[in-house]
Amino acid sequence: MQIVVGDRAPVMADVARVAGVSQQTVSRVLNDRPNVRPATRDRVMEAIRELGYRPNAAARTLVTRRTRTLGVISFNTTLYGPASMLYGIEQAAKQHDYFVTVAALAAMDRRSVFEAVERLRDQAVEGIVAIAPQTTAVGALANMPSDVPLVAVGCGVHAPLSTVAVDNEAGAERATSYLLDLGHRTVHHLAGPRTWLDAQEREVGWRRALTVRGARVPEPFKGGDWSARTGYELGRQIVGDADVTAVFCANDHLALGLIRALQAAGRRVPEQVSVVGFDDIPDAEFFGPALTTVRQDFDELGRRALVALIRSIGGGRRAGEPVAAIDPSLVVRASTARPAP
Amino acid sequence: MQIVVGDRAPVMADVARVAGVSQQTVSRVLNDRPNVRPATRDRVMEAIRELGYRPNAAARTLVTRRTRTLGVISFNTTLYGPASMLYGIEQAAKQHDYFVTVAALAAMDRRSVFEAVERLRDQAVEGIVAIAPQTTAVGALANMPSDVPLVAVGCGVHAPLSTVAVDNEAGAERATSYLLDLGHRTVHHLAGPRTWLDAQEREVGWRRALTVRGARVPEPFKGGDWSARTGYELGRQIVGDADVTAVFCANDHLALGLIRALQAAGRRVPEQVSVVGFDDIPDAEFFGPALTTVRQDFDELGRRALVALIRSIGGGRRAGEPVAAIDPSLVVRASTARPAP
DNA sequence: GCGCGAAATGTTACCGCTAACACTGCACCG
DNA sequence: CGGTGCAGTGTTAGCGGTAACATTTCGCGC
Repeated sequence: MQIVVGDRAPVMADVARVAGVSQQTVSRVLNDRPNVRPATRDRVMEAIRELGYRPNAAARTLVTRRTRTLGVISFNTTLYGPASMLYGIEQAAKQHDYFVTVAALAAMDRRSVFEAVERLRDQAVEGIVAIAPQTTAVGALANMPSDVPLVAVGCGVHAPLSTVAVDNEAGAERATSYLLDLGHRTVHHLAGPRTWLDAQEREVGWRRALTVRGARVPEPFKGGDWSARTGYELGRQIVGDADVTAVFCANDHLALGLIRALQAAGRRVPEQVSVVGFDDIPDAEFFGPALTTVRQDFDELGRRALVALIRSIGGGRRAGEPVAAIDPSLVVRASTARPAP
Repeated sequence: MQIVVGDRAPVMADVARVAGVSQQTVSRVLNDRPNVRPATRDRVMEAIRELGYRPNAAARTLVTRRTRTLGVISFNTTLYGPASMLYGIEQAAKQHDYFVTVAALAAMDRRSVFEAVERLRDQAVEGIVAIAPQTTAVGALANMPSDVPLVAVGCGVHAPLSTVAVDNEAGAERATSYLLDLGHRTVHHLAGPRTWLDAQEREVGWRRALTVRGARVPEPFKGGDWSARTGYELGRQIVGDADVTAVFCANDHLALGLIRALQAAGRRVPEQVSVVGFDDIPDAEFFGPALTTVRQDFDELGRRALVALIRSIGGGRRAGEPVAAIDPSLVVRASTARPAP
């Protein structure tokens, strides 16, 4: 029930008048300050309700210098991972009473990153979460002269920034070891775009697992993006090679494309070739065959990033923060099996 | 290069002092007002650069009463559709020089919707885009007493709100007709959650296509969500029925689950059963078999919603706006074929 | 009944910006 | 050569809050 006083939304002074107190007392009530008599507080609350009063955020920000707003920079919110992180971030922000504004990157170059940060700073965000797992973006962010606290999420534990990330290397190592355990002599790798830190780290993990076990390290197949299409195209190179009995893919979409390419060429999964993905997107369980993959909890990742950011706003620190790595788990399904004898 | 004057970020007065003009002249330069001599403008610009001055958004908002901020309410940004729309919205907002803040819904009930709107109003957004295609959400939004312009996107052309949507009925009708054209006697339907308008409209379109062609209208299979898992579970009911030769699914994920269930039961797709999806998610082409589906351009949807909203902010109108429906197209791939003779 | 300190409330001065109006100086006019 | 008009600039008064300080009210001991 909003009663408009004189054609304009009610302000604190209106509330004060109705409640018969000073403006300052209204402010005290609104901010839960002590030294307000309960009876007075009640009168003020009543007046607020009666008038449908709503504090003016801009005025408050002007004097307190706090916007309670955080920015999220994201390259492609369309991907399952980034979208989930955004969701987790927003959830956590709500709990901590922050607003979230998003800035999508037009492209992945330095300039776009710079512009996005500028855009957010124009809006006076108190901190920024970057969902920007590409090396170029990370580099740009790290070199950004800015007094705004910044946390990068899901972009590799080795970034020169405060980061919250899944331990990609551990996940990749686990997946690769699992395939070796099944009896495969070696494991091939269908890599993600080399500009993404996650892709790089997964490759490192894969390579290490092979090295540790003394297996041959074949040349990885490198894709330009994370899509099923790319998986399919690289898969067509792979099908020719009868040597390949196990492939660790940098994500689930690539794995899907690969499986399709293998099947199109008459190679059976997992009987002739085992395939492992990464991410555990909701569909992965229903690929044909159900995909063995490395699960990461994007939601949790987003939440943790936000908590880290808020802590850093309080503390005022920035780069070089301790890194929080979440340990991913291997989910074994039907796309992997012992190699044919 | 930010030079801090006396420990505080520079303000307009600092710029004025450095440029040797009044504060008002600085304001004029910043807002592209006429009647400033070019030489003066240059001096001011130089001072701005020198000081690293950045206008204070809160102060400006306080006096202009404009936040240049739009709110987006979204239930589950994790789904491909909503995530893409959000992306499109942000792109368009950037072009129109608006900020976008998001409010994810905790649950899909009236209260959550109400809270999200309140949250956005607290932040003084100038308009709201709701990506909330559920009937309950639409109902809640339509009844929300609020002076903030609101546009709902992707939530069915029949909503009592300004909407921008894909013509679900037309898409469903097209898919169903196509299957009938192939020679199927009838087409079964794997429906989406009945609380979503999109699901309802797709069912209506399917039903109409059958009716128009005089085909039998079988009872649709109804799912509780849009996931592949649900598609799989409903699929297990379907596999028993040898009568089923063609199924139109309310989205691609359901179709994936269904295909898996069919194949698990030894029924071949498309030889024994044809399957059609809806959305054309990027993976759809690489399902086994590649999925015939109805493509909708989520990105474009988001963009159009934003443009509609901005127009409505300018005009000041609200509900009952003309509806903009985008026509979806059928993409024929390998999951559909003539029925076995 | 009075003085005293703490609790409750009011007053005043900004926060950084823009709108409205006031003031310059100069070209142009009769 | 004094008015007139207008481009260019400065001055003043808020926008709606909060912080800091000033003031009043109240409970309580003597």
